Amino acid sequence: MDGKPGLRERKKQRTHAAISEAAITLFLEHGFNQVSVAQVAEAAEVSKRTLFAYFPAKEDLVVHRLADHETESARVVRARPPRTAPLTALREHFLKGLRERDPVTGLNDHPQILKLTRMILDTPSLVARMERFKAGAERALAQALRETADTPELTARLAAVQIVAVQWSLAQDNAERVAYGEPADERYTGAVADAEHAFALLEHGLRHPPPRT
Amino acid sequence: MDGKPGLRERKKQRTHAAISEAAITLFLEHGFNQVSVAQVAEAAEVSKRTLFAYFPAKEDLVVHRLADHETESARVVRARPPRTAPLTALREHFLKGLRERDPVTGLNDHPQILKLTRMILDTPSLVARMERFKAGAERALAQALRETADTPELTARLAAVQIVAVQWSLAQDNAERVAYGEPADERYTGAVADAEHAFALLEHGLRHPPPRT
DNA sequence: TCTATATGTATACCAGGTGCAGAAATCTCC
DNA sequence: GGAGATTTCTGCACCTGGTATACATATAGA
Repeated sequence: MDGKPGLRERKKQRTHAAISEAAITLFLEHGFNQVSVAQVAEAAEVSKRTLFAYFPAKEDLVVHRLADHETESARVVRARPPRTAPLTALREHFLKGLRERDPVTGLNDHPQILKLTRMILDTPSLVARMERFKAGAERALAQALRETADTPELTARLAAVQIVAVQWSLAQDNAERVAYGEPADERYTGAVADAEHAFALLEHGLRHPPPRT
Repeated sequence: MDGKPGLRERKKQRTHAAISEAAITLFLEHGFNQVSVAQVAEAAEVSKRTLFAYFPAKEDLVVHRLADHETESARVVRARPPRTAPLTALREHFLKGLRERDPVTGLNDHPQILKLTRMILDTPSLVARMERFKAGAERALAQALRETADTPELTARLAAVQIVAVQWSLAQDNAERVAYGEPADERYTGAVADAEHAFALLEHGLRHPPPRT
């Protein structure tokens, strides 16, 4: 694709990766609040000022890896097969995530992922930072609904916040259970049932809830 | 009720109020980020250390006044008339809020409220702090649904996050429009229509959306 | 190789927030 | 009303996240 990224560009990527890795390693070892950005900078052999040139805030050292997921739902809606309802595409995608143990569904118990999840859930400032992703996901999804499903402005926004909130809730529930010790494979069946229930609720409304799980 | 709150208690309340008022006044005048907590402490004739004994963080100087609303939806569900669906009670309550221009619906354009709203919306750290209220509201509402409507655990949590997200979205939309210059009285009709639409969406699901606004 | 420019560094600085030791106020009981 | 226990307030030093400034270094492009 790209013939040569250029030395400068390559160095930037390496520095970025080096800082990120040093940060994650230290955070997982000693805890997010127990490690200062100065220590991370030192471990990455970079000045504090440079660190902040790559990551706008300490929290971003952790959550930048999840930045892609911000527009994931929107992309799924845009890329759905013709004549498929957005919600159907989103459900299928979420179920696929569960099957594949995508960390974004909370259903991944690889030790590294698990420790990271726990750390995020236990650190208020990281949780807060994640909430901002939620807001971004809502906006992106609303726009996708407007543009590809011809959904009116208000409906699109309301649908988006509901969908994102529900997906988030499902993932958080899974993550908490798995972080608490339940193996992902054991949780899988329940997670699927819960997801089906949740999407049914979204489709048919709260007045006629589907049969209990 | 309470014979005597005691001098100590009264003084504490006065100090609390003094700090809060000094803070709001200064923030409204110069902006949240332009005023340091040291300045607030000085204006309230209190040491910085004492200020932090009353308010755990700078943001709380602003948002503590909205703390009551955290459990508002839960209270509405608990206090609903017999044989009334939770969602019905919540819709009526929200519509009442609109009629009464309750600031929590975003439909209040008194200059003071307006300025405060604008300040919160324009200050990321304050928005983030508000999100934490949302999480608290979700938990409280889920519990109320479980206890008074016999809703199963998962359904309650999912319903709660949907409801809170939708109410929040409605309020934010109103607040933004009003902050942008639209008079509350002018916005009222539209706000009611939007709210009806939103609650209908919650009741009947996204698959069969009600007619457009 | 030389130069413009992008990137990194060192240092000092600001603001939010906490720990600590002691002063001051309040409460309690006589 | 006063003495001692207890709570609250204060001043100070300190830590950390984040930024500004001014200077050094490395890369790109000719």
